[in-house]
Amino acid sequence: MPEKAIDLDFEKPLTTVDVVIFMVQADQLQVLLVQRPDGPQEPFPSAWALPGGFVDVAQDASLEACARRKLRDKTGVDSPYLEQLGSWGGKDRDPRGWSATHAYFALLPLEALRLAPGTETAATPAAPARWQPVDSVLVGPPLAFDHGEIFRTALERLRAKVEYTSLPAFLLPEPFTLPQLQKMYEVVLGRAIDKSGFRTRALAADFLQEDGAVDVGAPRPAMGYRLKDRNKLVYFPRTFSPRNI
Amino acid sequence: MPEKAIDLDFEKPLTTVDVVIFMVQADQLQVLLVQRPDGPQEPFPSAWALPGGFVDVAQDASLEACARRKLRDKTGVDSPYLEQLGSWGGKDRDPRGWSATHAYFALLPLEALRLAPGTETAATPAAPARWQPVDSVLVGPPLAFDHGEIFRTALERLRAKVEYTSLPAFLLPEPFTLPQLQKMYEVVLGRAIDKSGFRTRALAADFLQEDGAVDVGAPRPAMGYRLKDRNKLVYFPRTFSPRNI
DNA sequence: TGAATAGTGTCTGTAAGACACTATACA
DNA sequence: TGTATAGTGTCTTACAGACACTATTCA
Repeated sequence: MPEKAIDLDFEKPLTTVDVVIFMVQADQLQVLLVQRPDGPQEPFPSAWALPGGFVDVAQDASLEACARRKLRDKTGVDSPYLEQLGSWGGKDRDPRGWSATHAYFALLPLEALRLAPGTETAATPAAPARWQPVDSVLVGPPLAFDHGEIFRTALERLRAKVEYTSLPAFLLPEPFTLPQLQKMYEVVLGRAIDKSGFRTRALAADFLQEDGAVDVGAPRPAMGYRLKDRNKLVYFPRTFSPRNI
Repeated sequence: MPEKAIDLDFEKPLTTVDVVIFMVQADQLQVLLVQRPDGPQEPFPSAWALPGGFVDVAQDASLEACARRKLRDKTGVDSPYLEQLGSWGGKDRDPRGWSATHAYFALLPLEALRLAPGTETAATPAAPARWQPVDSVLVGPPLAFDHGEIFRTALERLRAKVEYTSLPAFLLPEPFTLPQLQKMYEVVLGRAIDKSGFRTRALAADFLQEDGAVDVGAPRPAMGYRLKDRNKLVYFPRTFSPRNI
């Protein structure tokens, strides 16, 4: 825009995007963390943080595109479930100045990572990354910036939505079986779910289509399913909750 | 991210905050709009837009503080219901450059405005403001920037949450009666609700406390209620929806 | 008294929770 | 055959929806 920016010559906040990336491995919900660099000028040197960073106005067409780029850089995976979580901004959250971050949360199936370049050899080799079980993050040392709060908000949102949506399907590669899907619900929620009720609900919600029998090594093979619409999140009429809430 | 502290003088996106402010008047859900200035350098001259503007890093301690300031400037009201809606950012949404806005939505009781300075005489007298019924905004001329999309998202979120939360209570001054509260639900949802079911639900949700009879001019006075906790949104176990969803 | 609004009781359908049951594969 | 997992049937309970009913005030 060839426009005189006189009005726009005030101090602008720093703008970042952070992504809370979840995955299930070994029956545990895990989150991806990266380690901050160690330089003397760096904020929170060596602390663990959510993957993310500054918006690149030359490279990113939109906030979501920026989030996808950071996800790709860290995991090598291209199009998982990605949802905006919220934004956090203020004068004190980053020692380098007034900053605002746009936070996203993403779900990945473990198998996607097996096929993709390992996280250690991704586009930013200087930043060590690791998966960590969410419960250990909750009780571990604080994350950099306000990333602890962002992470807890993401976890809360994930667990809340799992009660009444098809979200956990995005934690599995297709095709998957109903017992596998139920397992994802149970891992995220941290409690067992009745099999019969789960099946009735999942099938009634009409977001799955059969895809032939799958033998997962269990004594009896199970029916495989795919999502009818990989881009749509389906809402259930009620939650899985016991009797209270 | 490997950038050094001295490396922060890259191009930063513009950062704004916009607020979608709802109110019910004359049995209609209304939204507050302001008119863009008319200068030759102005984006979307004379178009209607959501109230908002640039974050002032000297004045605003946080994004939410910034939203509260803009709300106060436009309505004279201080602490209504305020919730973050999401953020929109990209290279094309503002002709002045790459920009990201943090959107909030707010609910106000009509009476709050009667006591406050009128919107026309508020801190920004140069910007005409008006309340407009949401349905007419939906079919009217497009709003400035991507404010049409932001507004539609806010309306959708409001209507969705009204199905299963105590949100409409924030559209009323206290104390209010159950028939008044039911009316707010009906206005926002755009359909009638069964009286008996509504009362059972509202009282069972345990977010109201009695506050003596109120005579609203109806033949028979009704019980007045206040929120037990003015800062808490209460979730119902199921929605008001008929039989589908 | 009637009119108008506030507030209650009762029946029904839906779907979740609990849990016992049957079905199918492999060793 | 037994065993492990897949998948089904059935009973109960909670609660929303529908709607008819009673209660209280004022003109």
